[in-house]
This record gives sequence, C-alpha cells and structure tokens, in this order.
Amino acid sequence: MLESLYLQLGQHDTLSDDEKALLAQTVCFGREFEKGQDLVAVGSRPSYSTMLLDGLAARYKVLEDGGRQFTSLQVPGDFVDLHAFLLKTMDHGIVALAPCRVMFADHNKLKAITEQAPHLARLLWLDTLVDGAIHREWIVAMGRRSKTSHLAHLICELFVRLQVVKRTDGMSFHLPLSQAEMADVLGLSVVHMNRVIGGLKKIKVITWTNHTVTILDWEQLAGIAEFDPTYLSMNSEPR
Amino acid sequence: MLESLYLQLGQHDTLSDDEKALLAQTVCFGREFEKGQDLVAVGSRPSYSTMLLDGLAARYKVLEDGGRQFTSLQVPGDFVDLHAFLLKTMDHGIVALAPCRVMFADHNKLKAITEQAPHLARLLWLDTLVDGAIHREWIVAMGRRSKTSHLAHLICELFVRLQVVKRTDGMSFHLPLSQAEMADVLGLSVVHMNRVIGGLKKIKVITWTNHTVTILDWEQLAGIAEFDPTYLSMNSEPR
DNA sequence: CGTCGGGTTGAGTCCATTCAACTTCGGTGG
DNA sequence: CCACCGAAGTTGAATGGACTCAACCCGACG
Repeated sequence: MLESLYLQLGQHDTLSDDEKALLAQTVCFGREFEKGQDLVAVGSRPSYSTMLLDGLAARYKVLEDGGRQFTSLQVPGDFVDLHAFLLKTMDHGIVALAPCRVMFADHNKLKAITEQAPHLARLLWLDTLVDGAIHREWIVAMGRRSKTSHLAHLICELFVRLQVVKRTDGMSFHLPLSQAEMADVLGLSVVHMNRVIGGLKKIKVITWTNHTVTILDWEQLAGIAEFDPTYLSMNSEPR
Repeated sequence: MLESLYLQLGQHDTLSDDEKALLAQTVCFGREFEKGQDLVAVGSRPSYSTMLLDGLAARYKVLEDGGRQFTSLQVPGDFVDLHAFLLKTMDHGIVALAPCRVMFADHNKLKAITEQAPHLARLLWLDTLVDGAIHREWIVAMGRRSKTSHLAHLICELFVRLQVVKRTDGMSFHLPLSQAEMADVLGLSVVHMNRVIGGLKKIKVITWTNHTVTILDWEQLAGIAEFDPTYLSMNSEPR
C-alpha cells in the first residue's frame, strides 16, 4: 500500500522495518478524488496531511485576473501537504490532475514522530527540503532558461521522479495534463505552450501522444535542459 | 547577538528561555564575509549551517551561458543553508550581497536538537518550510504576474521580512543591490529591470535612491502586488 | 451526425531583449 | 584641484519572443 512512500523516503537513507511499521500506523484511512477536485483547499487548516498513493496532483495559486500558476507537481509517494503540519494554514490549493488515491496522516501522530522517532522525523523533514530544492530549480527555469529548455527540464525531472516510484515504462511515462494545464506549469499562454511542445517533438527528442510522453533521446533532452539531478538528493546516506 | 534569530523563530511560536539557551549553545563561532564572497559554495558538503546575523545574502544558480538566477534573498536571522543539514550536498551557491556577519551551527548539534528538543526542532523545520512557501510565491510571481507586479511583490515581501528583524526605518529599508543584481532576482535583462523600477518610481509608490527603498504608498504597492502575507506564517501559535 | 474539448496554425500586436550610446557619480591619481 | 576613470544608471532604436485573437482540425461521445 505505502510502497511508493517507502521507495521515496528509502532513496535518501535506509528505512528500518520499525520505521515502516510506524509510518503504516501513522498514515491511515484513505479516500479517492476525481480529476479536477481539490485535495486540499486554499485557506484551510487541515488537521492531517495527505499522502498521494496513486495519481497526479499539483499545488497552485490563482490571481485576481483568474490566472493560475502551478507551483509543484506531486507524484505517487509524495506527502502533498506535509508542510501544513507546521505551517497550519494552507496558502495555496492542491488539485487532482488525474484520479487520485490518497491516505491521511493525523498531525498529532506526526508530532509524536518528531518526539519519539527522530530519525524518521528527519526523513520527513528531508522530504519537505527536497520539495524546496525542486522549487528552486523551477525558479531558475522560469527566470533564466529558454521556454524549450524549461520544458525539457520539467520532462527530465518528472521522468526521474516517476522512475523512483516505478511509474515509468521504459523511456515513457503517463502524463495526463492538457496543454492548458502545462501552460499553467510553465507560466505560458496555451498557444505558445503548444509551439514549445511542438518544437521538442519536431527535433525528435520526445513524442507526446495520448497523454504519454516518450523520451527518444535522453542525452539530447538532458543537454537542452542542462539537467543535473543533484537537487533531487537521490542517494542513500545517513541523515 | 542572536536577537534576529529569536525574533524570527519567535514570531511563529513562543520560544522558551531554555530553547534560546540551547540555540545560543548550538550556534557558535562566527566570521565575516565581504560583498561578493560566497558564504557557501555550490557542490560543497558543509558540516555546519550558517546563520546570518547581519547583512544580506542570496542563494543562486549559474547556467552554462553564464546567466545567473537568485532563488532567494536572505535577511538577518535567516539560517541560509539549514537545508544542507539533511540535503548534505549544496546544489546551489550562497553569496553575500552586502558585508555579512554570520555564525555557524554544527550539524551534529542540530542532530542532537532533533533528538532532545523536538519542539525546537519543529521550529527549525518550520523555518525551512517558510522558505519553501516563499519559493512558491516567487514561482507564481515569475509565471503569472506582470514584471511590475512581481517587483512590487518583492518589495512588499522584503519590507515585511525586514520589519520582523527590526531592519526597517519607518517605511524605508536599506537594499544594497545594483539593478543588475535585481535583474538576477526577477529574471530580467538589466535594461528592462531599469524600466520596471522606473515605472514604480514614476507613479510615486516608491522612491529608490542610494540603496534605500522608501514605500510612499503601501496600499497602492500592495494592490499592484496583490500582496497577501499569509505565506510568511507571521502569527504565533503552537507548532 | 452534431457538438464539444483539446490541439494546431496564422497574423498582428505588444513586451522584453540586445546593442549601443550617453549620463551621473564617487573615487583616485596627477 | 580637477581630470580622468570605472561602475552603475538611464535612454533610444531595432530585433525577436510571447501574447492575443481567430480560425480550423480532429477524435470522443451523446
């Protein structure tokens, strides 16, 4: 059930059986969401945090003019609002971009982990730190990369993150986002998003049909993206 | 000495005298950096984290074409690389944007805090979470705000953050960044940065001379920015 | 078979960039 | 003292990237 979570936390450091059991006991009762539903609403003060078992979700903010910007994409195994455990008030919403299965972790139990299982607590903290590292990479992409490079970088990042939780198939992965939703990730207009995607398809580094992205030439894609996966901390060491 | 740190942590929740003492014992031996020096280098694996006592610093990444993007600005009281405690390897550099006085916190002592002072550990964790919240706000600004709104938002954010650590003077604060450095914050060319700043000056919502920014009309500035300080978690409650 | 959401394409406009010149100001040395 | 210099700020003009508006295509579905 929590396999994806174990895979994610376990990639940074070894996770003991006791810790797995403690997690399993912390993350209980679940539910499902349809595409388009909010997993967590802006302004809410949840008393539990949400673990994504399956599906795809995104954090987002909406501006007065109706413009929407996604600030992160969440893959299975992600604790989509672990930060609400200490931040208390949600300053953004989290929406399902595909049908999602989730489970909840009561904040009191998370607090108990910080008091009784410090190593596991550090791994959870680390999880939110990787989150921050991804945010920083996105800022760089938005500020200083070309739009093509930005898209290439996003594809590299998603592929690697999905690979960790075994959601890739060879060099392909499922990405159920419309181009309008992609535009809200990169901060572009729909029309221009379409041309940028078309650009990567034209030079044959990817294909993208039926909500499935296939990387045809990883080397070239990573080159265009200047992709360096260091920021994802995908190495196991004592934390 | 650590007054700024106490002010920052203490704005989120009450900080006991014991906790202050523990912090003082953790954050020891300091040094100074000149403007332009790296507080922390990309790729390094520091065994201590750096607390900014005085000055101004920024996290940044550099791309192959030489383009630089700042991913955060750090004000006094900020733990500029607390995330390195668990992330281990620095995926970005941190540079002094003004003369900086800093102190260091050994990672072993931070680890001990997670094991013996869980409440304080949660406050430190929270510190990195606010960091992430600021990153998200920057992503929204870069993706969906106009450049003028982005700049206005940044000024609002800096003003509020500097106010917490008593580094404002009425509606003014010291901002020792050149327009070229500002351009690396917003992800713009120097020329356009100049015009955007000129725009805010022209409509008389700010003045900006001698590295001093003065907000003439907070209401209008916050309106242009659509500034909502929720993401800074500036309210004291049990965490 | 018509409709609707999503994808694609073209044309014109606007925003941001580059390149370049010129100013302002503080510092330094003749 | 001031002449010169370099760094930072400001301005203009031309280029190119990204946006809007609009049309059209296509496959899924009622």
